[in-house]
Amino acid sequence: MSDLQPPEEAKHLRARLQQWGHEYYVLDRPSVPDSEYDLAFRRLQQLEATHAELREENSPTQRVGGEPLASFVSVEHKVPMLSLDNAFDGDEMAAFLKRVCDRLDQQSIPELVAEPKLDGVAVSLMYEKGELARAATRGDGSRGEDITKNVRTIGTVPLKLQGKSHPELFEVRGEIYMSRQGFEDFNEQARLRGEKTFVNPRNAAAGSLRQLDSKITAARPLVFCCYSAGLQPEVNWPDTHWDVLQLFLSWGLPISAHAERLNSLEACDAYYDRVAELRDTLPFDIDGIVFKVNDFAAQQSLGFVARAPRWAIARKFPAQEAITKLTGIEFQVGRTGAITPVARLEPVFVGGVTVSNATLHNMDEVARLELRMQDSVVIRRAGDVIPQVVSVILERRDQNAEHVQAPADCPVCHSPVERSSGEATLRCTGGLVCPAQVKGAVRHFASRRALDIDGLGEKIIEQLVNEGLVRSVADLYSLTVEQLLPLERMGAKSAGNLIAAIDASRQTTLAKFLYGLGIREVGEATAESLAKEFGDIHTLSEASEERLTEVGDVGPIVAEHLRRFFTAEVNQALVRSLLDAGISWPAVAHLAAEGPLQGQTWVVTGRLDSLSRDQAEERIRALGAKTAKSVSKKTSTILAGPGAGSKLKKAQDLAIPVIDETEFHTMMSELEGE
DNA sequence: TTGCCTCGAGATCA
DNA sequence: CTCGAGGCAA
Repeated sequence: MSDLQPPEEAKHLRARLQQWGHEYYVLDRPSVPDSEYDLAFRRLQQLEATHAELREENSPTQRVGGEPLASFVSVEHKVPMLSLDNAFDGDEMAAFLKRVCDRLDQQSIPELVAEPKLDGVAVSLMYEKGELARAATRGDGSRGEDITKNVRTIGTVPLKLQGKSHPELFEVRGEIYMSRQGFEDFNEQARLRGEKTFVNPRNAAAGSLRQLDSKITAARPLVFCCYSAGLQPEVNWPDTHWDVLQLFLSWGLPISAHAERLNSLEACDAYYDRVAELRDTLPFDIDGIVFKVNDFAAQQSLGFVARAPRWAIARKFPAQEAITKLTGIEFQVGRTGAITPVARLEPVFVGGVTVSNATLHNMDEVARLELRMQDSVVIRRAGDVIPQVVSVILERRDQNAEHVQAPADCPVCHSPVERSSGEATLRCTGGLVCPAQVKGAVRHFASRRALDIDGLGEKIIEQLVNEGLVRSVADLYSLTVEQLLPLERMGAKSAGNLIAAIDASRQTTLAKFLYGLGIREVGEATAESLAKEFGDIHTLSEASEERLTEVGDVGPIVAEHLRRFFTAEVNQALVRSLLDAGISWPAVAHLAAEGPLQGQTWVVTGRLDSLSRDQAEERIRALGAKTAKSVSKKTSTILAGPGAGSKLKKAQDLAIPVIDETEFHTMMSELEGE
C-alpha cells in the first residue's frame, strides 16, 4: 500500500472505506473486522491531515463531523415537500382507493406500493454527479434548513453513490430516525454520564439533527431510509415509483425492507394488518402505512389537492390511548374573549409524550362527554399531536362527583358571559376591561406575523398588564425604559432592547397592522386581501358590508365582524392612538384602481387544469376587475371549468358571457400585454 | 401540545 | 447557572 503515491492511496482508501461502510451500515453485513476499518480510516485521516489538497467534503473521514456552524441556512425545495393525506380506518382507505379509480376513470385499482411510515424527521438529499451535495429539512414544504454537515455524519447516508451513470442532479427524500435500540443505548449512556435523556426516539432524532456542532450529531445513532424521489431527471428515469426505489437501492441508498406492491383493497388491508401485528417487534417506531400509486403517469393525472398528492395516503395506526384522572378544569379566556374549558390531567405518558392538559373546546363537548370533576378519562393523542379526552370511564366515577359548571361570569374579570345563539362558545364581554383579553391581544399584536416585536414574550406581557402599564396595545408605544426596569428579569440591556423593538415595529405594512388588530375571522390572508383592495385604513374602516363582501375571501360573516369592529367607539380610538403613536406603512398600490378590466366583476367556477381558482382570480384582479364568489346581475364575465354547476346555469340564465380556460388564457395574455 | 435546540441576558455564587 | 424568547418538527 505504502508504495502508492498519496493521491492514489487516498483514493484507494476511500473506495474501500466506502464499500466497507456500506456493508456495515446499509447491508448490516460487514466483510472485514472493525479493526481493519479503523486502521484504514486512520491512515486516510493521516493522509488528509498532511496533504491539504487531498481533503474532500464527501470523504468517509467527514462522518465524524467538523467545525460547528454559526446557524442553519434556509434553502429552497424546487419540488415542494408536501404532506400526505391520512386515513384513520378501513373505510377511509377504501374511499381513497375509490377516489383514485374514479379520477383515473377505471374500474380496477392501479398497482400500489406500500411501506411502513417511519416516525422520524423528513429530509431531502440532493445528489450531484453521484455525490451528496445538500441535505435539508422539510420546513414549511417550500423552504427548509441546510443540515448537510449533520447528515454527512450518518452512516447509512451514502456520501458517494455506488455504480455508474447517475443523473447529473436528483433529489432523494426519506426519513432520518433513531432505532429503538439506538435510543435506549444512547439514553443509557447519557444516564451514566449524568446527562439528560430524550423522551422518545423521534425527538432524539430531531434534536440531534438540530445541533450546530456536527460532532455531536456524529455521536448519535441516526439512521436514514429513503422513500421517494423529489426533483428527478426527465430522461433516463423509471416510469414507476417501485423502479425508482430499486434504482436507489442499486446506488447504495437504503430503502424499506418492507416495501411491497399491492393490487387490491383486500391486499392493502391485509398488508396493514400484517405490519400492525409486526409493529412492536420492529426495531424502529412507525405510525402507519404509506400507500402510493406506483405508476408515474397515473400519479400525474391524479395530481394534487392543496398540500397533498391525490395519489398517496398514510393509513395511520389507531392513536395510542391512556387512562388518567381529571384533576380540574380551567376556563381560559382568549384574545377575542372566547372562554375555553381546558382539562387539567394527572400526567400520563401516551404516544411518546407526557400529557397533562387537553382542550375540551367548549361546553357542548363537556356535555357530550358527560364529564364530571375527578372523573377517570381516556386520553388519546389524536391525528398527530393534539391530546383529546375521548371518553369518561363511568364505572370509576365517584358517586359524589361534582358536575362541571359553566362560568356565569368571566373567570378573570368577572364581566358577564354571553353565549350567542348558534354558537357553542362562551364569550367574556369585558373587552379591554378584561386582563386576559388584553394579554391575548398584545401577544397577538406582537407576534411575528403581525407587528413582530422581538423580546415581548408571555412573561413580560403578563407583568406589563398586571402592573397596569399596558391596558391596550396602544400603550406599548408610550412605555419607557424606566417603567420596564422594575419588572422581573428586566435589566437595563433587556429594557433598552425591548423599547428599541417596539420602536422598530412602528414601521410596518397595512396587512400586518390589520392582522395585528385581531379582528375576528381576519387572518393573515384576509388581511392581505383587504390591504390590497383598500390600500388605506380609512376607506376600509368606513366601507359598507356590501363593499367588503366584494373582496375575495370575505363573506358576509367576515364583513360583519369587520363592520362591527370599525363601528365600535373603543376600536376607533384604538386605531387612532396607534396611528398617533407613529405606526405607518408604505402606501400600497391598490390593484383595483386601474387596469383594462376596471369596473368589471368576474366569477370563477368549476375545475381548472393549468391553475387553481385562486390563482385565476389573482390574475383577474391584477387587471383591475373584482372577483366574487356568486353570480349576480352585476357579474360581467364568468370563467367556467368542467364540473361547474349552479353558477354556470345562473350565468346562462342571466345571459352573462361565459369563457373556458383556453379562452381565458388567450384573453389574459392579450390584456396583460397592453 | 410537547419537546428539543440555541441565544441573550439576568441571577447567583465564589 | 438558569430563565425567557424564539424557532422548529410532528
